Amino acid sequence: MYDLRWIRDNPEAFDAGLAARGMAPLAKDILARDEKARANRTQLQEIQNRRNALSKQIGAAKSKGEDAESLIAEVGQLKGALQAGEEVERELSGALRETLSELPNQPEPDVPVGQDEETNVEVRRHGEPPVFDFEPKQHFEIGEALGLMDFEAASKVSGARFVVLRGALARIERALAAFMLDIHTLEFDYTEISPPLLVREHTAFGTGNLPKFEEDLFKTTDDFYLLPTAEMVLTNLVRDEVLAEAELPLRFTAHTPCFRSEAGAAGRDTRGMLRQHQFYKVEMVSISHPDQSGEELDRMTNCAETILQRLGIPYRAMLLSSGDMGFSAKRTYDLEGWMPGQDCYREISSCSNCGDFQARRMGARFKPNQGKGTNFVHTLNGSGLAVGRTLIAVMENYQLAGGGFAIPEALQPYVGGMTRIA
RNA sequence: GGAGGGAUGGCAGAGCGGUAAUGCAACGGAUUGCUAAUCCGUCAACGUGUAACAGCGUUGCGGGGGUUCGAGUCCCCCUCCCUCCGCCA
Repeated sequence: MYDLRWIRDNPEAFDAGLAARGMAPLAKDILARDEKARANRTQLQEIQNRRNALSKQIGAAKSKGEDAESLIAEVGQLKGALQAGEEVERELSGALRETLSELPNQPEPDVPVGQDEETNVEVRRHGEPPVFDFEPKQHFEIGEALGLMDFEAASKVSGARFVVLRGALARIERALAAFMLDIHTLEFDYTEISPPLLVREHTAFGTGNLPKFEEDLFKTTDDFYLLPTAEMVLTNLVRDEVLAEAELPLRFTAHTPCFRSEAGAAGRDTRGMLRQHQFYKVEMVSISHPDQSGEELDRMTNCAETILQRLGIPYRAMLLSSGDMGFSAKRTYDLEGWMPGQDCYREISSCSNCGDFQARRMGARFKPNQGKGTNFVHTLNGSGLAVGRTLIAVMENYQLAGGGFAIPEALQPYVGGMTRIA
């Protein structure tokens, strides 16, 4: 959500940001409407001022037992103008707020400008893709052959884009989550949260998932939304709060299922468990001082990279271009894990700095040590990591000639010392 | 599901038709050998104004309507929270 005054002061920057998002300029239109709303507000306030003054006189006159009929008649004449002014105020500022709530965040100045993932920039690469003396398989081939990954069973109960994991594979999925949580909480100062999985509309609005992306969400019959990501609930932990500056940064992590209707993604990645209606994810959220959010994003990205490194999954870090970034982000790094079965890198984490964009929508502020008033915090979120996709990456990168796969050393303590699945 | 109670500034908490008490915290200043204490002010948003302050004004008592010259206060609708009962992992 934008600050109207910022747009007033920086109309060119505002339009440039929209252009980077592939949108037409809007500053002129918005500012014209803003000016109209303000003119009306000023006029309304003058009328209110007069009404208040007259009402005070009426009160004074009546308490002295004097006749106030002429004053009452005078103030009565203001009523029509007053109501009209209030009506216009509601209309104009409501419409303006609606327009602003559907505009994506401004990319940071050095974010590459482009329409889609083609213009993303690789900033790092870690690990060498493994070399196999056989044709590497995709995860679902491995999983199905082992009898531990069952798409048919899932479709019987829930239809397409679900999976049933059995036995050791189910355990490894659980172990991966525990492994990730331990690192974030024990080494990186994140506080583990076990949050609600159903949230209300205002929560989804706060992170920017509503009003524009309702079709991506599952909604219950009594108007709850299922979490599409724990970001939604972790970030909203500071909704309507005024934090002390000394409390910052706050860091939260949670392991939750994520539910996505992915209405627009029909036909993409239909095989396997890469893109499903439900998956587990360990999420990180930081609530940061505005001056520190850039650093915090690097730190968070490093937390996610650490997981990949410990698991020995080769990956590359991409700085997303303006057109590929999410609605609320001003800067995003995607981590793409190497998938030998697909012979390419696939997104396994996404870490974003949203600046004050979400904080404005949620009313999340802090009180600076010096000076008065409050400022909006910055919010960041990142996957650390998507558990389902991490499982896929482990299976494919550690696959063995006989059809099974090895278990990364770092993970073995979490699966009772198992070293391989055959 | 049933019955009650509630929502007021960063927090606590009055106010029951006539300018939003008071306390705590915070910030600025005064005072002070230092700390503490004390005193004064500030302490929400918006509009207007300013180079920036100041100043002036409006709104703000969960949200939206209404009554009234005037609404935190009266009426109607909605949302959320709490307590008790019932059911339940």
